[in-house]
Amino acid sequence: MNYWLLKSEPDVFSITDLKKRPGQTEPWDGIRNYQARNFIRDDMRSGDLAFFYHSNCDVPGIAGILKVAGAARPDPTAFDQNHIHFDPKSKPDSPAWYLVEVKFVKQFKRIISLNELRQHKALSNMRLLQKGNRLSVMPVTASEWQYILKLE
DNA sequence: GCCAACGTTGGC
DNA sequence: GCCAACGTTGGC
Repeated sequence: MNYWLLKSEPDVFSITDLKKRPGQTEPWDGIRNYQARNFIRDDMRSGDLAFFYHSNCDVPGIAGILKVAGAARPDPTAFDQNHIHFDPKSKPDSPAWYLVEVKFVKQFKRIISLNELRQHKALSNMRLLQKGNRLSVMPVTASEWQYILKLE
């Protein structure tokens, strides 16, 4: 079992949006970064858990938990000329970009803010908190995961 | 809206 | 292969 952190801008897609989706599942599409792609394609397994992180908003932070609900598959939005995430580099016979289906697990009663996470020395090595970090898909260690769960 | 950090692109 | 220019991310 691996743990992850997935970022999304809540104005675009929030944990509340995921909760309201039919079946509470959604394809996590639009990832266009190779490091993030490699995590999704090569390391994510169905059943893995991830923090749902709200970025680029009033209070950035962890909003809840989701579950990886299937194996990685090519991101179809990359093939669609009319889609905002269209990328001519990606072809159906040699896809550049991948996605996984995600399923809602829980919404935290409050946002565990980025600012709060920074207060905890136990989390100082967390990838999210490193300077210049911009990855939208990143691993979380088991100890970081357990520690953050207790903060809710 | 600003801007630091970082990834990508493309000329050479 | 180098690197300047450019675009994007995302906190503030």
